[in-house]
Amino acid sequence: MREPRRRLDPADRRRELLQAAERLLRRRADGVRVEDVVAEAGAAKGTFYLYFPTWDDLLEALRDELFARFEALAPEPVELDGPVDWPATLRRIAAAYIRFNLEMEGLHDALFHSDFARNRPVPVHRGGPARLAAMISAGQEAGVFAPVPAGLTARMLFAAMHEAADAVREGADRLAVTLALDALLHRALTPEIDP
Amino acid sequence: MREPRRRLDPADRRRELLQAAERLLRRRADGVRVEDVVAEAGAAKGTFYLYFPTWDDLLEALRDELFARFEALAPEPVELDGPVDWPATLRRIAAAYIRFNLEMEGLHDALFHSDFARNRPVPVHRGGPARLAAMISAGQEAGVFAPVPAGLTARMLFAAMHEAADAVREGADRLAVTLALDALLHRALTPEIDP
Amino acid sequence: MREPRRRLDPADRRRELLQAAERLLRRRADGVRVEDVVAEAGAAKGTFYLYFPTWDDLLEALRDELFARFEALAPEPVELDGPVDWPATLRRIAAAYIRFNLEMEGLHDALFHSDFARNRPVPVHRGGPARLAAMISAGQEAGVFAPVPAGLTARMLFAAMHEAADAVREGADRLAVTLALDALLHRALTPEIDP
Amino acid sequence: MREPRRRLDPADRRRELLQAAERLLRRRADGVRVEDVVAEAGAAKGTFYLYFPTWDDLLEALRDELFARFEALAPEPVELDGPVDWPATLRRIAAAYIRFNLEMEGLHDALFHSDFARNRPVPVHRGGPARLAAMISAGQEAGVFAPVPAGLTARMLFAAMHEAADAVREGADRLAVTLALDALLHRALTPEIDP
DNA sequence: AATGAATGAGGTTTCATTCAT
DNA sequence: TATGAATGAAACCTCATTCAT
Repeated sequence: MREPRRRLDPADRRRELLQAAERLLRRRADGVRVEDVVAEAGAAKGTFYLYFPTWDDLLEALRDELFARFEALAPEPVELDGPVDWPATLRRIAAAYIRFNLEMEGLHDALFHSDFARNRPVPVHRGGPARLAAMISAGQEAGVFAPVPAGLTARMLFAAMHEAADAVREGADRLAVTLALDALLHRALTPEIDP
Repeated sequence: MREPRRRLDPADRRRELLQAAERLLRRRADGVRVEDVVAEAGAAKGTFYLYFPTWDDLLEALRDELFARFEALAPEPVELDGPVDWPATLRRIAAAYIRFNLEMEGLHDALFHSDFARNRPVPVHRGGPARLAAMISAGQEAGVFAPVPAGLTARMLFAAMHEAADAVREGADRLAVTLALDALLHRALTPEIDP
Repeated sequence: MREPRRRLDPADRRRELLQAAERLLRRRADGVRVEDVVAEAGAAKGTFYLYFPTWDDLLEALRDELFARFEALAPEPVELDGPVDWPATLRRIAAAYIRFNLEMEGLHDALFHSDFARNRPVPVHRGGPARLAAMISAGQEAGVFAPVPAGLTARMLFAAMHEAADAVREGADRLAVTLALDALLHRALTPEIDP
Repeated sequence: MREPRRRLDPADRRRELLQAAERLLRRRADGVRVEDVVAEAGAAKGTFYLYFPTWDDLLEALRDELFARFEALAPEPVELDGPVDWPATLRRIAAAYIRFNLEMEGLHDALFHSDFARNRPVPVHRGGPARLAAMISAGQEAGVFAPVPAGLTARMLFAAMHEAADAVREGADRLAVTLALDALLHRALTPEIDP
């Protein structure tokens, strides 16, 4: 009658829990409980804590995985034949970011607009700002971006991108938002202006 | 043993509760409970619910008050003698915003990086983005700002200002942040760039 | 703006409170609060307690009044010309009781099927059982009722009447219930049976 | 300092909670709280809600159990050798009912004269009236009871039994009450009366 | 006699986390 | 490694009653 205890490879079990949590959090950012996750994953409550010390650790693992997925999806450009077109790359990344952000559904709020987000800030080396800063620096070295402070500017522009995605999520026209964001990124970094 | 009952004018009692909550939330954004607030305010638990149906209603009242205070502190410019210098006004507001934001201490996180912030979004007509949009439009009419979309750009720039303040809060050098923000605002709006 | 304090003759004020409570309790037996009553009566909360030491005292006053009304509505028969027809009187009273009971609406549950009913039992001299006992005794003296113990029998028969009314309230056919009750009353008291 | 956690089979834990509640409610029908029950049962508050969604669900479980106990104590008669003596059976059940009722102590009020009793009426198929109706029908088929309406009469007679028990509880002489009840039951059902 | 702000005990319920098995 | 019963700290909210005015 009762399911026998399912012995799994730890890595598999962990993945099942993460996937279960992701499925549920996509549907609703709020009100997903440990109990729901283990039910969805076909595990027992205590098992959860063998893999994640706390609920927030699960969220952190989920966030890490999403960052990894985004990096795979929008990889750093490499100079294969000829130099990189940094402004175009930036536009491409911005569009990819918005798309990715929207595809997250409830996950987005759970991970980025929640008490969790406050209690576990994204480590500086991960996440969008760091990548953006690297791109800005690269573009500056290539002479296509103005000499603004790369770290701080990246951070502010990333916040702007995030906000742009939120605007679309709240119903703003996606094309208009993308254009406005592209304009902002262009203006923020173009060298054709007196400092 | 028992404190005598303090009968106050409702407006006073409400203010005392708000002030008590503000004091506690400044110290720690997290873990302040109704019980703590009434203890701090010298009131009984039931009294709280006479003035605020739920905890989030208290936070909302607090947020409203902060907006009002900021508006008093950084009022809209008026054309007294001669036209307004919109770019300078913008810089002034940005600096005021960062200062104000930092002075909020724990309140900032409790009101703007929390589940509350998600569940009770700032009404569009209140808050920074709306004011910023109005300023951008005014500057555009005066011909000193580029014809970027005012609403979306305001929203993104406000996010950038917010992020700038967070950066200072996390230890970034305040002057550097202010300069980077000013540069961003300038570049985002200056008409000296071809679209 | 504010209603001035309405000074009333104490008896009037008390009556207004009682009537307000009756109105509300008819609508819903449950969940009527002191606050609702004073609002309905146009009085202040504290005023309630000038007239009724506790909520249960209000209910008791209401119950007393209902008893009085029932007694006025179905008065004891008097021997005007010729002897009283006790069995017919009993049937009449039973029908009147059911009618009255149904007309009470929510009051019935509030007064007779509630914690109040348990905490404040009807004083023995008031209420149905006492009157029923008097009628049974009178009928016994007139030789038309069997020599059953009047007090206990009255108590049990009154419970039966009450239950009959509840049955109608719950949807049983009123005529059928009345007939069944009449039969029970008749059989319980008729002398045409060996003891 | 802290008691070690007692892990029980759910059925056992549930039984312990029910027994603890029964013990307390026997002593006093009023003012027993979830907290009292878990203290008496040596469990934590949250444990209560693992087994009973609300306080009333506990009372309902208790009531179910009491019905079951009464049914075990006063089982339906079966025709072993010769026909059942229905009038005698009825007297036996009535006496058993009164005894059982008295043994309940505070439980009786908590379960049958309370807001709970109103909010969770006894399901028609359980409880005394249904059994009584079945007995009356059986006796009618055997020709030993008069052709009164079985369902309604059962309901009224059960109310009378209940009232008889209450009378004893309030101090009436138990023998006198039993005799008066037996007389009522006899008269209500005997065929020796013309309809 | 009247007001209505204040009280605080009470009860409900939820869930992340622990731990005995 | 796995289980799932048990825990208990919160948080929520209600409302009869009190009492300063």
